[in-house]
Amino acid sequence: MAETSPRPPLATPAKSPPAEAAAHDRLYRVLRQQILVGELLPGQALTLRGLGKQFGLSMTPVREALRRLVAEGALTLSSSGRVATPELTNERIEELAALRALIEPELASRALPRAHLALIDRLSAINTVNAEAVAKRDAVAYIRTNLEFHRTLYLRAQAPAMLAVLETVWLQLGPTMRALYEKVPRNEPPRHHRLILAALRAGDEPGLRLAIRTDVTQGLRHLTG
Amino acid sequence: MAETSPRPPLATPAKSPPAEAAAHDRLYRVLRQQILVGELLPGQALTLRGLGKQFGLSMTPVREALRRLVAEGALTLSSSGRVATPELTNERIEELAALRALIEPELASRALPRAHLALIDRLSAINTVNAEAVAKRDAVAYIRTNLEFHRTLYLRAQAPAMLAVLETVWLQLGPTMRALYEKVPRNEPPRHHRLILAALRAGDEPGLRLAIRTDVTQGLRHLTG
DNA sequence: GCGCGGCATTTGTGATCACAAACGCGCATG
DNA sequence: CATGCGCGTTTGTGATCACAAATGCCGCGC
Repeated sequence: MAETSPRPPLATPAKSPPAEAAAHDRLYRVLRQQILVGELLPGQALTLRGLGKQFGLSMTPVREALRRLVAEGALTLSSSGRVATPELTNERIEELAALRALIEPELASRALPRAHLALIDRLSAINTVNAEAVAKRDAVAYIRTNLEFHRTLYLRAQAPAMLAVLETVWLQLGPTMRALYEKVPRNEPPRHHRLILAALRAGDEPGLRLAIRTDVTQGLRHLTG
Repeated sequence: MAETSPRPPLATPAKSPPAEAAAHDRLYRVLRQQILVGELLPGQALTLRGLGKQFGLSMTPVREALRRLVAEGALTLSSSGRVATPELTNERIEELAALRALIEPELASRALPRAHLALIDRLSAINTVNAEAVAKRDAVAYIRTNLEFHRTLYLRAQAPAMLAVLETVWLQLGPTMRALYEKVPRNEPPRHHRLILAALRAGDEPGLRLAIRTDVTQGLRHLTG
């Protein structure tokens, strides 16, 4: 089923001109994105041979990609070595939400001095697409544009290490966010994003911190209830 | 050459009764601890075959251990796939210090209600050992006991996810902390630890947050200067 | 004496195999 | 009809090999 080609004995077959990353790295990126935006539900199992067949790879690079995702908390490892998307307890969700509430206002604050109009316009555009996803009840598109909104802002903070840590938190929440949406579809576009944009325009740092914190904690409120 | 024994055709030979983790996991733990407490200086290179020979393993488990550490930021990956301990820029150090300053007061605050006398005594004892490390100019022992002091407190917060994120920050700073100590040996035992203990005893939450934050930021002040 | 080109070596990547443990499904039994 | 037990299958782990790229070192030429 996975054999799209007769599998010649070459080691790295599909090597065209363009810059091509290592196979394990490509697989890592694909899976990471899927988990991040909630394409996988919590508890979904992933097997080495299964993914290997699916992507035309042997077990070695698959194992590396999975190990990396496990290390980042994007996947969990059962005692027998099986990997699956995490099924978070309410306590863990609260912790991860608290981490978001700690880190994201700081990143927003650092981005504020560099947030000129072009950036705010981009954020506004992303927000529009996000509203469309809400209208279409498209969970994945909703999560993706929501994260894109935040990440676009935080990129301006010029703080790659903080952003990297934050993204591992997002990764851990990915499948759970999707499951949340399945249960309680958003009926309204993110109301707090408008507050964020207003605070950015006004250069209001305390207001921005508050708006971010509210947006983050309120989004995950339904879960712990 | 790595054959310390005639290598019988068994896959997992040394399997005695005791609970034994996978080989790649054991190697991961050893390296992680070494990096965490500063046994490795920044820029130190690690090779698959080198570590494999050193620990009597093939490349496969070594690769997994290294990949995991890279994913946690404990090691960096050069463009050609070489792994080495990170050489942090001042900006990155500042970011990681800021993350510590955000997360650690929160963990301390959550631990405060559960910090009874036995815990404070344990912390005090660790602090004593830490002072000895300072007297002996033992960089590794200093870093190890310092982290143990903080971790012992934070374990009481019952927040494993937050602690895990914090430890990845510590990991990234490990080699740099060691290098810092080489340049500027601590001439005094950690003065802020006494403030932390006092705030714990008094149940003074704002004072505890401040003491933790000060301890964290001041320890890394020498670097960014 | 200095720089540079080429080759031997080192090193990471991926495929494949052998093995043991875990899993699960079906059958036999009470 | 319910409940274990057992075996075939699936799955992770680690070793080994083939290969290509990067490294670095030595010697040749200027």
